[in-house]
Amino acid sequence: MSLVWHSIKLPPNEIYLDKLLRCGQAFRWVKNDNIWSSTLNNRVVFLRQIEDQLEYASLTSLKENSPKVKKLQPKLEEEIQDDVLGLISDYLNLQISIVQLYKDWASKDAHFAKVSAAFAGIRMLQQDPWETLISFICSSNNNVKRISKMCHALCLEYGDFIVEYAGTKYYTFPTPDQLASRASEASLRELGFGYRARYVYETSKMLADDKALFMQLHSMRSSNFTDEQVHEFLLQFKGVGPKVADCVALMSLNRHSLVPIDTHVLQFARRDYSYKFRGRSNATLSSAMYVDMKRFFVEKWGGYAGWAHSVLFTRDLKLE
DNA sequence: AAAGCAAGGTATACC
DNA sequence: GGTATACCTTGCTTT
Repeated sequence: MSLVWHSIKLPPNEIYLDKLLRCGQAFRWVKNDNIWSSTLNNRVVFLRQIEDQLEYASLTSLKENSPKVKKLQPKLEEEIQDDVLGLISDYLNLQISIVQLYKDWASKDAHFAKVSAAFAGIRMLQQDPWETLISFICSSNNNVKRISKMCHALCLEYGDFIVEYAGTKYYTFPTPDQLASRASEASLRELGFGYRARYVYETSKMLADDKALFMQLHSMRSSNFTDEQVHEFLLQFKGVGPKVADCVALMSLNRHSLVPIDTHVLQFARRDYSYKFRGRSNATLSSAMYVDMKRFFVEKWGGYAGWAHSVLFTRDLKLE
């Protein structure tokens, strides 16, 4: 089984995989032999960059690629590849150019102008809302390494096997039904989820038991809802507070201006922007201060403040 | 080698 | 409205 590569012309300052796929937006991308891979829906996606080319390939289960299906629909293979391009374009948000956004942020913000050059190509992914919700419930008081480990464990234990390639077995991210029926709080604790086991299980159960709620979660991408409505909607899930709600809204529900305030943002707001809340430097982050700091960055960066935040967040992570 | 500590916070109990 | 505390685990840093 060999990969069939396709190419998109896209310079590294529009997308830089080596940082983007490790900067804590998504937790299931792995790099092997210079190729990044993960699964989207029930498909394995491979990505690599060579100069100005972003290349992609994909594999899926034999079931979908069966000779019977191919025979009935000769064009299927081509159509599948079109789908893959669409899938990847959506996931990577390729309809939005970040080069112009970087210039815009740099013109408004001297600090951004000074430090962003070394962090070019950090864009916002548009991920699956359900996976993003669970992933960021796992992120509380946690680190990227363990969050990744937990997300992989969910797929391995409760997802479906897709295909094996180059010695790696790929699994889907489990659906709410799968998680609610196959997992339990106890089994999740055994997998090392700690106190987040209950949150993950209860959120799965809520969405498995209420299909309308699951549909509603996905419908939150619609511009019919305000950022505030999306934020409030997400707070109903166990283990979701203001920060996680903003992450899910920004990274999976098109809420480009939301800036999730976490320990890193708190740090660089004070260190690099002399941010002070009502003239005082409070030690802990109150809800009033949370809201105020979000407003501070939206006023500074504008409608894509959440995207700008991701650049500085990546810088603060100190990858490598 | 053992202890200490921080890691993309949230829920809960109190004032 | 606002602030203090417990909470699981892991990997890295400090003794």
